[in-house]
This record gives sequence, structure tokens and C-alpha cells, in this order.
Amino acid sequence: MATAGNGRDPVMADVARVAGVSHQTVSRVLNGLPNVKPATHERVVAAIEELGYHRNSSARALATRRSQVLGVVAFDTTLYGPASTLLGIERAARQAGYFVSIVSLTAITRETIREALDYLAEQSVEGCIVIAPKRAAVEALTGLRGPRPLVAVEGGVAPDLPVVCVDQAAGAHQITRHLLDLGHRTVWHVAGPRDWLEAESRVAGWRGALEEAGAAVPEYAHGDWSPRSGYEIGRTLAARPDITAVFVANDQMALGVLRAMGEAGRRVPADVSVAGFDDVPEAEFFSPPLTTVYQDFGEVGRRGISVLLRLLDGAAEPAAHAPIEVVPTRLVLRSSTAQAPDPT
Amino acid sequence: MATAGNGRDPVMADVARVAGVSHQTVSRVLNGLPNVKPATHERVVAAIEELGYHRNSSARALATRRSQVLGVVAFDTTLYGPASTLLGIERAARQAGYFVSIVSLTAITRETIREALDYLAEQSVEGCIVIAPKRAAVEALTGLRGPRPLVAVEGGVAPDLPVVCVDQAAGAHQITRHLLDLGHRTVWHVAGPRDWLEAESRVAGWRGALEEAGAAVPEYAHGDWSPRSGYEIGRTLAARPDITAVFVANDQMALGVLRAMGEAGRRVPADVSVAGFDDVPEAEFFSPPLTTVYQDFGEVGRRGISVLLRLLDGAAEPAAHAPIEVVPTRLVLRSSTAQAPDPT
DNA sequence: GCCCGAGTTGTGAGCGTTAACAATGTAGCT
DNA sequence: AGCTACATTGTTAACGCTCACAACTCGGGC
Repeated sequence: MATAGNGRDPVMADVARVAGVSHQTVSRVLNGLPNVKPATHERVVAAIEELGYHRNSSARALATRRSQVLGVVAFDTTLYGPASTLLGIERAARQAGYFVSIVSLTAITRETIREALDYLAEQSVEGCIVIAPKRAAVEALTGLRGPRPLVAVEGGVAPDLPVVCVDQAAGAHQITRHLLDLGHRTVWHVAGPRDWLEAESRVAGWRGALEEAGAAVPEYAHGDWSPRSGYEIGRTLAARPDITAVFVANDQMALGVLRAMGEAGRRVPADVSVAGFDDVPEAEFFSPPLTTVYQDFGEVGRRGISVLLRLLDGAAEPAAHAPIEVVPTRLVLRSSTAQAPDPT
Repeated sequence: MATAGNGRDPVMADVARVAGVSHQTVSRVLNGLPNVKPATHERVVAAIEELGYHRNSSARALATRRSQVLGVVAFDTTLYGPASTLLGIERAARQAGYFVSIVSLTAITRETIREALDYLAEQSVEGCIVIAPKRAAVEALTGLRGPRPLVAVEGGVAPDLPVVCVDQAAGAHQITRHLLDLGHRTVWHVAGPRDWLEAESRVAGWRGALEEAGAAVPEYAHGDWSPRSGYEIGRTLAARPDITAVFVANDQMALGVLRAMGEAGRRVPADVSVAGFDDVPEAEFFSPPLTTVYQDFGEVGRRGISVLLRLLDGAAEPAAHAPIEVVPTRLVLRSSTAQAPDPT
């Protein structure tokens, strides 16, 4: 823990002096370059240890023109999905030797996204990942001047923008099909908010499954992802005895629907089946345990980084179309769905 | 969008040339220093706009010896609590003009924390916040060489370490008192994992309230915060009809307890009252809606940053004892708690 | 007309690192 | 012994910015 004598942090020159070599040799050791005699190497390492030296990343970044920082723009990281994606991103980035700098948005508008990207640009990030679940976000992104390369995650396809997303439509299709297979005439839907790409894809998947099966496509309402909105929509659904199956666009809203059904005296799954989407950790412990669709948020984050790194490496961006990676979903069957009740 | 002519990003000198001034004047404009003639200021701004110039933060950091980056070490950011705290930290830091670099740990040990701090030190952070909910973390922190200043958040008190935390004990006391006031003979407890400071404080608060009231202090089991563990412990609790009130150390485990009670045919709150801790957004929509204790995670994050900034400013660290900030809790009464049933 | 001071602008030297190149030393060969 | 080839080390100049200071302007008072 010996300090450099005077107050300031030790720099490479200090290490060099202590080890009796030039600063360049220290640099070589630090960067693992070849052609350093073992004995020298050892002396340098000892000096580094003795002084408690560590490299000044700003100077390094300045000289190499690489900041080693990746930017992340996120939205409502308090939710399970974004939080998990963020975690995946952070882990993958660190493993690849990058730092991660994040900006959380309170609202997604062209303006806030612009600001966030400018802010990250100020930090000289080498690339950016934007968790962009809303249509507005994807639109804001295209043709915006800002840090490159840029990859969108959890967003919908966009021209000229590399994207990684979960196969929402397939998941919704899958679970709707499941409900239909259980003998339900049709399946009602509680959708996510308008403008959210995930919500739209889930509607599309649901509608598709219904149409394929020749089932009627009922009206549906939009919630805002919160349990409360699910509860409110759930109450109107619970009031109609002809409804025997509901696919809710996320688990939190499904929780609200479950409660509404319970209050109205409709038993789940005996009278009505309810299914969710996301498979949050709590879903297994709802009453009853929720049938839902698992999506691997962490994988989305990891692939996002992997695409970004590829772009960072690759000489030029792929000419024709931006790469699109799709992460599959998985049906999780539990006890909130069952055979349709006998029509009496 | 005019580029500097050749390929590379424009630098201050380019702006200076275009505006017909010296690089120093550009710097002055950029930093909002006084004594720049309005006309000059305008020319510089125009040049910046024209070139799409933005400051190279590495060079700036090198020259000023300030990286403008704050490090955050977090643990399981997928949970509502840490995620909210992280959000509070990020917002507050950005507002103060700092960037935030985060490291998420998979496990909290002396070793992983050391690594995380080393990693952040490599990035020349100006200070660190560690979200350290476990005893091991706080211990690992004291007397560890690494980036300074350092503040711990959500951890327990530690010597020589500034800390911001929620008044867990008071919250636990409050809710136990509430249950007692409803006429319950005593209150059972489902604790969080050993080694977690929050869990320990909640046990202490619960025990204190019981002792003050002269109530018996029952045995209690440790869960792991997950709904599943709550469910498992809940089953043994549900099997004993003499138990009429349970205080569960967090909402997720309370969810599991709720389910166990339901399965065992014990009605909540008619037969048994159940209370949680945290007030996650879903708690209001459990069946029944959960009485719980609200804690302001965001505020913890904000205060953490505020303490850190004060330390960064202040000449020296406060001599005697490290500052400790305590964030209060608030009781949230819903329908999972009620009068004790008539003892028949 | 000249000098002074405040307001404005320019100059040069770092900040701590890496990159390019020059200068050693050291074997191995003829 | 003399030379070459290679391994090892040192030297110098960027990288793009801020800081300290020097050098100009331009009025007003004598």
C-alpha cells in the first residue's frame, strides 16, 4: 500500500521508475504484449502491486480512440422484463470487456430518446443498445443522428435497424391454440397498451390462431400492463357468463383479472380459464398458478450485445438488410387453464 | 451534417477553424465560461452545429482528472427492490451530471465484491455506491482497498462506511403492532434468508413489538424471498389452527403463504391475517389485497447519490463517524389483515 | 494624446496513455 | 571474428482537451 510519496495516484511512469524500466515496458506488460523478458515482467508486476497502480482509462481511451463503454437506453427498468434484459446486457458486455452506461427514460418520445443518445454520445460510447418496446421508439430511432452502431432490442422490425426481439406473435398463437384445444369456443383477450409493439404482436398472434381455427374474434380492451387495469377490464369480462377463456397480454394484468374473477364468484379454471404472458417468478404462486408464456429476457439482452459486438468488429454494416434475431418463447402450463365447462 | 472533410470525427480544433477562433474560445463556449462576446459565441455554436461536433469525454477526463462516472455495484437487479433503487440512483446521478456504470453480481462474497470494485476502479470512477443487502457485503467493504468515496445502500450500519437504508426495524415493529392491535394473541413470522441485513432487522422489529406487548415470541423459519419458499413455510403454518396472524418478511413470500393458506382451507383474513413487506405493485391485487409496509426504494437511491456527491465535494470525510441516513417506512392497510377470530 | 483596467482572445504546456520507430543486446551461423 | 536475425528495450510523438498565463482589444479619465 505504499503511496507514490506525494499525494497523487501513481501513474505508469512511477511504476516504470520503481521497476527500473521505461514506461513503455510497463505498458507492454499491462497489455500482455509479447517480447518481455520474464524477469522484467516480474519486476514490473511487483512494482504495480507495490504501488497499487491501476491504469488510467481516460488516457488509454484517448490514445486508443476506444472508450470501452457501451450505452444502454432503457425504459421502466422497474418492470421484470426490462430489468432482466438489462441484466443480460450488462453481464454479456462485461464478459466481453466492455463497461455499460445506462440511461433510464421516464417516457418514450422522439425527444427523450434523442436526449438519451446525445447524453451517451457525450460519453463517447462505442455503440448503443436501445430497449425500445414502443413503436414511437423505433420510429424515433430511424434516421436519428447519434452514436453508431446502434441495435434495438425488444422492438419491432424497423428498416435499417438491427433488431433482437422475442417471437411474441408465436407465443400468443401458441397459448391461444392451447385454450382452443381445451374446447373453448373462442378466447377473449386483454391487450397491452396501444403503441407497444409487444402488445400489438400478441394481438396479432391471438387473432391469427383464432382465425385459423375458424373461431370468432371478440372485441378486446387495452390495459396498461398494471394489475389494476387488468382488474378493471377483468370485471367487465367476469360479468359475462359466456366468456370461458381469456388470454391476458401479461402476467401482471392476469393477476388483476384473476382477482376480478374471484370477486365475481367465477372459479378459475372451472368456470373460466385465464392465461398470461411473461412468466414472472410470481406467476407460479398466483391463485391458481398461472398458465403463461415464458420469454427469455436475459437471452434477448445477450444477443443484443452479441449483435452489437459483431457490428463493432465487422468492417461495414451488412449491406442489404439489418440483422434480425428472434428469440423463441415457451408455453408454461399450470392450473389456471382447463377444459371448457359444459355448455348448459 | 457536413463532416470534417476527411473521415474522422471533428475535434475542437476543427470547430475553431470553422468559427475562426482559437480552440480555447471553443472550450470556453462549451463550458459556459463568461467573457465571450455574444457574436463570437454565436459563431462557435453555429460551427459546432454545422460539424455535429461533440466533446471527447476521454480527453476532457484526462485533462480535468475527473471521469464524471459513478460506479454502482448491484445484486439481483431483477427484483423489484434493487431495480427501483438502481433507477433512483441513475436518475439522481444523471441529474447531477454524472454517468453511471453498473456491475451486477450473481453472488455476494468478499471476492465478487472485490472484483466488481477493481473493475470499476479500472474505469476511473470518481466514487461508488454499493447496494449491499447482505452482512457479508458490508463486511467485505470495510477495509477493502478500492475506489473512494464509497457509500453503501440498503445495508446495515458499518463502522467507517457511510450508509443509507430503510428503517426496516421500525416498519416491522409497526406492522406487528398493527396485528396485535387487531386482537391477535401473538404474531408469527416468516423471515428472509439468514445473512440478509433487511431480514435480520425485520426480525428484530417484530420481536421488539412482541416483547413490548408482552406477547409470546414464536419460533420462525427462514425463507429465501421467493414465493416458493413462502409457500412451503406457509403450509406448515396453515396446518396449525392456533396461528391467527403471520407477518411475512416480503411480499413475494407472502404470496406463497397466501396460496398455502388457501389450499389448506384457511380463509384470509377471516381465519388468519397475513401481512407482507415492500409493497410491490402487485400486492394490491393479491387475493386478498395484501396489507404490507411500503418502503421507498427510489428515495434510498437518491439519498445514496446525494451522500456520495457530498463526500465528493467535501474536503475530507467527516471525521468522527460516517453519515447514516435512514428512510422511513409507511404502513399500507389492505384486506389481508383483520380482527382476530373469536377463540372458540 | 496617453495610460489604465476590464473584457476578450490566443498560446503553450501538460494530463497519462499507446503507437511507431529507433536502439540496443544476444544468439546462431558462416 | 563478423554478420545477420531476432528478441528486448527505450524514445518520441501523438491523442483532444483544460489550465495558466500572456497578449491583445477598447473605453474613459488625465
